[in-house]
Amino acid sequence: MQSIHQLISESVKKAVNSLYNVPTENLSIAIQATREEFEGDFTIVVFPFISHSKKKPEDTAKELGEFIKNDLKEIENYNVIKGFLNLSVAKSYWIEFLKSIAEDKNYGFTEPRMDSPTVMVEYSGPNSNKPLHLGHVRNNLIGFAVAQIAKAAGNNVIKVNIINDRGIHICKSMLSWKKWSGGETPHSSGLKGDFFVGKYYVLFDKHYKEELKQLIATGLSEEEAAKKSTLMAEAAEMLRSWEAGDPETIHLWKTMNGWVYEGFNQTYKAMGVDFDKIYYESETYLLGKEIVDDGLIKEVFYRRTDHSVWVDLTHDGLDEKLVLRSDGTSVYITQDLGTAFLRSQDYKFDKLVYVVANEQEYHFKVLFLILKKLGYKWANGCYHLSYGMVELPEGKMKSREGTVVDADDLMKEMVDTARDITKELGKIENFESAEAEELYKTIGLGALKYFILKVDPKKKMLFNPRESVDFEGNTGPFIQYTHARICSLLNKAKDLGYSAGKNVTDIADKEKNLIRKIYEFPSIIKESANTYNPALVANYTYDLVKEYNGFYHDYQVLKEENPDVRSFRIALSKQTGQVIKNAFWLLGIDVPERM
RNA sequence: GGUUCCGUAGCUCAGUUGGAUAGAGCAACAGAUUUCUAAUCUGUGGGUCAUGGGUUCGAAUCCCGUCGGGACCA
Repeated sequence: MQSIHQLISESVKKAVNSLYNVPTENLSIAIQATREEFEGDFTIVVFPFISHSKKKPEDTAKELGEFIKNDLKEIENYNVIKGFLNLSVAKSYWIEFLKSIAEDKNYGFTEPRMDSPTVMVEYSGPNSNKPLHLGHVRNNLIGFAVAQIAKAAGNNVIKVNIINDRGIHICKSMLSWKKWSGGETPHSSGLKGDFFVGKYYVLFDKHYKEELKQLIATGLSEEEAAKKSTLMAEAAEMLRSWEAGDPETIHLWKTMNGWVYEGFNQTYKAMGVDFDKIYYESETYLLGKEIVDDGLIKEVFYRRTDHSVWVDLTHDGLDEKLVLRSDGTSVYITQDLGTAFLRSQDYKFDKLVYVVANEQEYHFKVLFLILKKLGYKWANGCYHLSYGMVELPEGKMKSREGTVVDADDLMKEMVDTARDITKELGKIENFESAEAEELYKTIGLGALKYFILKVDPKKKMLFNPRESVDFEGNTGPFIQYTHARICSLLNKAKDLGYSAGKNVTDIADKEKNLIRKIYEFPSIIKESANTYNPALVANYTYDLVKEYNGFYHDYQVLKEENPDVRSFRIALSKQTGQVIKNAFWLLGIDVPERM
């Protein structure tokens, strides 16, 4: 079925061409939704045409309206207010439209083909020395949703993670464990692996600070003390022995990272996110050094007298940037060059989206620029999806002040809240206990995910752990509830032997508005995919649900006596439920059938 | 010092490539349930879109300055 947008757009062009003799080649027509207080479905702003028509806006609008009404059988009426031409779409169009999508469970989704673009989405990017926190939660949710939406927009999608598993920070945890654990393991202590290792990282810091304090007490400056620290020297020594491939060090490193990954996997599973491939920086940093060598040959980089390697980006409005230290060790960007290159070898991607917080904007500017200078064609497809930080009421999370919100704790609290509220409402007394637990998880995580995803990723957002996330109003559970209500309705319809037909010719405004909203879904997905903004899908779903609830309140479905009207409303409800489900699937949020 | 992002109701956020009288939720208050799930619906109050200029038929949106906040680069 041809979209009404396309029909209107073509008709306007035809009108402008035949009335005012204007070529339609580069004419872009803005079709917007008519505001609630005016009659009509879509509005054309005619101001851009008055230079061609040489007439008053009102007269121009009337001429266009008359032309379009005669041209399109789908437009049954129009009205003009100032320079705005409001078009009313025939209800028969909306009824036909609903009919055309009624059996489509994948409504809104475009199936990727073999030759569709390949989009790689990198997200999460944890360090292997501490558990995931609130910042990772936003990252993971955005990354997963962006991937889902890209898939639904018809791309082949590869989800990848990058784990920062090497460097001095890892060695600190390793040294700490070696010195003070007495051989304790996650298993023996009953601690989740990532928290276990995180504990030793913190312990290192504690001992290190202690050591500094003592050194400063002997009269040294802070700087001198840091240089004299034996703990730091030991950690540095451990890093050297790791780089040299010392078997004992490697073994410890593998063991401890293994514990951390076990913990991460539990968290990812609970969160409902996953990856097609995981990259480790330990596997790419050497490749990065090779790329630096290559860049020296290509004269993209240059070597200073102290043997450090740099790139001069001053002509691009940036600074000079270090890509390899004087002692030959790699910096962050060295590894990132290696990782990017390895990915281009592994997959022929058209787009590589990095989901990384906005504090690294400069870093990615530099990275992409270097990749381009090195002559990699795929570098043009690299994009930094720079999302804003999550802030607490007292500001940024700081591990030193113990304000870090752990991902595991947060999810648990949300599920607990969901359990409390659900029990209080007392609607699921006949649930099996496993079924009930599943529901609490669905609702609690739904609340958390929606809360985070409804905000534009680019913007920083505030998270107040004390005023935990709401379950009413513009929230995940509100939307889930609407879905559950629709399911309940459809079940009852089935029991009564009613089916979803559509033999109506006239429908109420609220019904039409609801179909119109459903009609928007595919274009929302495209927009959301193009702008890497899951919030568009989230806010759309909320609008849709509000529209449905208004309809649900005002009209009876099962008790409607006219069987045609009744079956139409069942069909309308069914399709609304399907869109809610599909939209939330894009966000990685489950919808319950009962709640 | 340089680069960059942001500033919309008491709070949290929407606001499509510039379009009509700037919208939701929360919080506050007032209502709706013999009726398909009230985690719902309806209504009321609440705004110098930080601020001053500019661009034009028209600016929360684009440009410049100022103030305030964040991030990054040395």
